[in-house]
Amino acid sequence: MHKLFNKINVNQQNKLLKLLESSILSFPKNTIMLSTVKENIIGIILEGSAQIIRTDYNGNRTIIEELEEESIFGTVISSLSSDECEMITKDETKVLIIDYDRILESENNNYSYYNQFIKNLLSITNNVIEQKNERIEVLTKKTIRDKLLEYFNIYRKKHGTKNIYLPFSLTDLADYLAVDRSAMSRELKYLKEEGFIESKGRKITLLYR
Amino acid sequence: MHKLFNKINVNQQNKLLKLLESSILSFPKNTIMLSTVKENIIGIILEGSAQIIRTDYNGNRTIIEELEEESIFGTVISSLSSDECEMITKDETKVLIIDYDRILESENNNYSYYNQFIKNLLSITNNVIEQKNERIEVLTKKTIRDKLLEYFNIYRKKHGTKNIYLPFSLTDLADYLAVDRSAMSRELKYLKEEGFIESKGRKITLLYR
DNA sequence: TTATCATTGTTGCAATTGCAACATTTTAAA
DNA sequence: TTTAAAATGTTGCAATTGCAACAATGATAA
Repeated sequence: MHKLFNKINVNQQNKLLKLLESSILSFPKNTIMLSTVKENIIGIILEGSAQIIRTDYNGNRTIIEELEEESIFGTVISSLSSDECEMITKDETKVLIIDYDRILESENNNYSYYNQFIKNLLSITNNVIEQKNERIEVLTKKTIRDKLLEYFNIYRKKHGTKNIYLPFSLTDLADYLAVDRSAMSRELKYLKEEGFIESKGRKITLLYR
Repeated sequence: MHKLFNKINVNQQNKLLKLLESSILSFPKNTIMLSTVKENIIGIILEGSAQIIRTDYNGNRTIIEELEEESIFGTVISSLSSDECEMITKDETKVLIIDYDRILESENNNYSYYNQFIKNLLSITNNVIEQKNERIEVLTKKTIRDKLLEYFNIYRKKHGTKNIYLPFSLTDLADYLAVDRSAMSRELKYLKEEGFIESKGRKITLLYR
């Protein structure tokens, strides 16, 4: 059961979803959902995974969000760029869509499951902020090397291991760090040569500290 | 009245603050509050302003958060970096401090003002995410020029004017963009020479589109 | 299996940036 | 008001990075 429905039983869940006029949609792999990103909604990945990708006028691709199972996304949570954004499913993906405007309507205040839902949403939202902070943390480092090392350190702190298995491709990592892929590749090579890491493809082992 | 107490009357507010064991503290200008950033709290700037600043092992200063009146901050919302973080008041500042662990305790579910408070907090939290997204938007641009232009565009979209008055110093802007100050200064000069902007100090006028 | 496409790895070179050092201007404090 | 401190502006130079072009490897579908 999804964190969003923590302490809300199935019966209440159904009432809640009706109350919020929400719907569950399924998409096949590699579906592009442009409209979904633009409407004023909150979405939750119930099953599968997806990415939100921005392409600016220079054609630079940037991954705005990496959405796994349980991830939350939507207008309020994603970026409101002037550039083109699109959401692409990476697997067959089941998504819960909730109209954001309905969520804060105060007519619902009397339903205990509604109040619990808001609390759950707050909790999840705080996790989103933590993720954003991590990315900002990484992006504010000035050199590619420092960006990589900060990314590694955060990973290690979270997973408690020096053996990193990237959750996405190196190409995507370069996008996440907002650096040129080949320049990043070169920096990884230097880090290897200087004995800081071992790496092959998505597998990276930290040899320091 | 602060957005956080939207639809909560003064009488209820007092009950609420007691319920959450929260306190209102006042700090003089230029006070450094190290502990505040580290404890598991949510703070709201009721009056005044402050900055959360990170200094990494190279001595690079980065502004993590620019806190104005009504801004929210705290462990969950700010970054959990390995580097040193400190919060510095820019004016005489009044801060509401709430123990975060208390906020989601479910014993309080029966109080309507408590539920309203959670809703208000959710709403504010979403604004925080929007700000984070804006910064990420800017930081993912690859050149200083593109970072500046993206920053200007966001400002224009928000304020609806081509006349920009920076909310902080140019030095701080460089930190916000995570670029070298003098390099940014040079880029601003080029933008002026090429007729894209006029600028003097914190005043910048967009001449394009 | 084979063909096709995506990802990864490599490198020279030009463009951008950070750094350092300093002059000038603005702001804040005594 | 005077003085000190902070912010802004400028520039040469070296380091870092992006870009382009290509080879090698790995994954996916016919």
